[in-house]
Amino acid sequence: MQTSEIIMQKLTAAFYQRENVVLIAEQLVGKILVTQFNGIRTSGRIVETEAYNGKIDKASHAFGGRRTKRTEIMYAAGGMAYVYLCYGIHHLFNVVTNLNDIPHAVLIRGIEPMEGKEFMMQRMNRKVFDHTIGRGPGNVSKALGIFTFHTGLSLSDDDIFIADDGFKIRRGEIGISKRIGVDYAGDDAHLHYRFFLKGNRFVSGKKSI
DNA sequence: CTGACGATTCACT
DNA sequence: GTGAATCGTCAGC
Repeated sequence: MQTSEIIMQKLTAAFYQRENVVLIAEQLVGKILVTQFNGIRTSGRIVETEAYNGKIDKASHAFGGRRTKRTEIMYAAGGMAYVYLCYGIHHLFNVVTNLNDIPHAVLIRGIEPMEGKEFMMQRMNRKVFDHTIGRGPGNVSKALGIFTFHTGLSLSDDDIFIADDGFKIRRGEIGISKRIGVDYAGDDAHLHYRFFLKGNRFVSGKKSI
């Protein structure tokens, strides 16, 4: 049998360079995140995202306009990859959004694997495929082979990009909640900046109905 | 130079 | 539910 070709339209810079990062985070749910490294292609449907609203968001690395070597890429024009190391172990993948000097970003927290599941299993050192492959931001990067040295790549190129395959989400099928793991952010910890596909197995958290 | 700490995950009780 | 793993980043001295 032959694998049927998936028709995908790569998202354009204009998609990422819009003003409303929360809207972009919501619209990224259902899109496909693709990596192609050394001829190995892996992809998955985005099922969970979080918006980080730049300078005014206490949960953002760029809160208060902070610029460091690590966060500098957040100030680039939308459509770049921001990958950073968390807890010394996990490489978390974000998409930079908005225009130059406005450090918005969307964290990809969950994907439902599509192409190259066997490579994802290799990368995660698993013998059987299960719902933990792609669930949680650390596992997204691990499954797709994304590391901190990929930070700064443009999603207009072919190494990492996000595409639309025409997948439609029905009304009411997207869940909204506060973000995970940002309790340090005071009031901003309560903002409903997290979006997920209701009932999907690859959404992190306890019960993500 | 030093120390504190994470946009997490996993194993274990 | 609790705690360990593990290291680059960043603020402060």
